[in-house]
Amino acid sequence: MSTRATTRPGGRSARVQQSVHQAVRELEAELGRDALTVPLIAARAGVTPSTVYRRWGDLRELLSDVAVERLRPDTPPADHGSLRADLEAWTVQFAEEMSSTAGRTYIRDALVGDPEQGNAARCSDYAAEQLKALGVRAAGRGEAVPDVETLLDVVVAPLMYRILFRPSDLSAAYTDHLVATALGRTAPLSPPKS
Amino acid sequence: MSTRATTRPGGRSARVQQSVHQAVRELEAELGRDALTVPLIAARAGVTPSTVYRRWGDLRELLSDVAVERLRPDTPPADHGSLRADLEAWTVQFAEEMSSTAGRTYIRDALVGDPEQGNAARCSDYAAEQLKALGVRAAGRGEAVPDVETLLDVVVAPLMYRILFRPSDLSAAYTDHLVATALGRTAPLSPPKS
DNA sequence: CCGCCAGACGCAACTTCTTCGCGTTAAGCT
DNA sequence: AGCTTAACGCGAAGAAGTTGCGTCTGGCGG
Repeated sequence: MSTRATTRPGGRSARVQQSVHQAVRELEAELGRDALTVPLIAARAGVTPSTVYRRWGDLRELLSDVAVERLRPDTPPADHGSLRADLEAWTVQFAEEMSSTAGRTYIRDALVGDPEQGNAARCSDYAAEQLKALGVRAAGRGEAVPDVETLLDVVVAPLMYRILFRPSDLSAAYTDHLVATALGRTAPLSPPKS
Repeated sequence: MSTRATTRPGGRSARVQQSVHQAVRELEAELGRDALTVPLIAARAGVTPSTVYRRWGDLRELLSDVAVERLRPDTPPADHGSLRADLEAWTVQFAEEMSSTAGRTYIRDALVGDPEQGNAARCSDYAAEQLKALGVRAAGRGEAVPDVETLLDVVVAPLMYRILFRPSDLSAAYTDHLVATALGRTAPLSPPKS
């Protein structure tokens, strides 16, 4: 967990955390996220509400923790033989996952639930790790690889900005444009809108 | 307001909205944002809590509306004689305001309070308007101006991404780097962290 | 200018959530 | 195995959120 220092990671505490997280996922699937309440989750998890309040503080922090887990990539990025192909595929998948209704909700939950922003930083670390893996693989092929910081600035940040602040358009042409820019503007496509 | 269609913009409704917004600002300054509750705000505004709930739905949406108002730029960007100087000054000010504790709180409130994301879009529109004004002025001087979309991608998005997801570093060197990149990489400064 | 209509508000009762103190359980450690 | 203490369960008290109904007022047509 992130919002509190877990001093006792084993035994009952771990079981409680797991059952509560599972209860959140189940109830979210059954009733929708807006219907979630702490007493409801606690009942499903077989726990008293006060336990949830004491461990997580409030519903937002709990949802933030669960959201970060769901945003964690489960597999390393696919290998398509070249940095460009790998980065394009990763960007498309990233954009699709994050711009979906569920993805946007998870991002916003992760962002807002943690006062210390540790969960938000974790989201960024996930993307950085994936990009790092792409870079290492490309370097192994002898390709020149852009800095991870640069990729975050040029690819991830614009995508996230649009997802969070401009719910309108995330076309494939736009993601292609971002990747092309990141790889040294080999494709001179101008920004899509104007 | 954004979250509901205001069918009666005049008279009592307008007074209620104004007094509620003012109560939020006052109580936030006096007690801190975490101490705000709907009954408290309603009492200060001279209104019953049910009125607030009916008009705004819940505390988050109300805070979202207030946050957007506070994020609205009150003055057009200052004129420093050249696009580069204007953009640098604007970016520095933008970064300072948005990365402050209060600024981050307003951004997150604006982001999360409105299910339709209309308030988030408004934030982006504010930045776009400012950048547009810069561009128009530069064009009047005969300067070549980058597209507003490009500026959002290259300057605003990376700043916002760092503010939201990476609470660590927002150095002056970094903002300079972003502006230089936007204006055709006249300054070959590499990203700060690498 | 007057009266009608409808949206918005106040009030109050009700439900649900949230907090807190206290006793109990069980992990971790020696 | 015994001790210490963080973590949990329970229950009560307080606060927040919800809803129905009557009243008020701004907007609109006559």
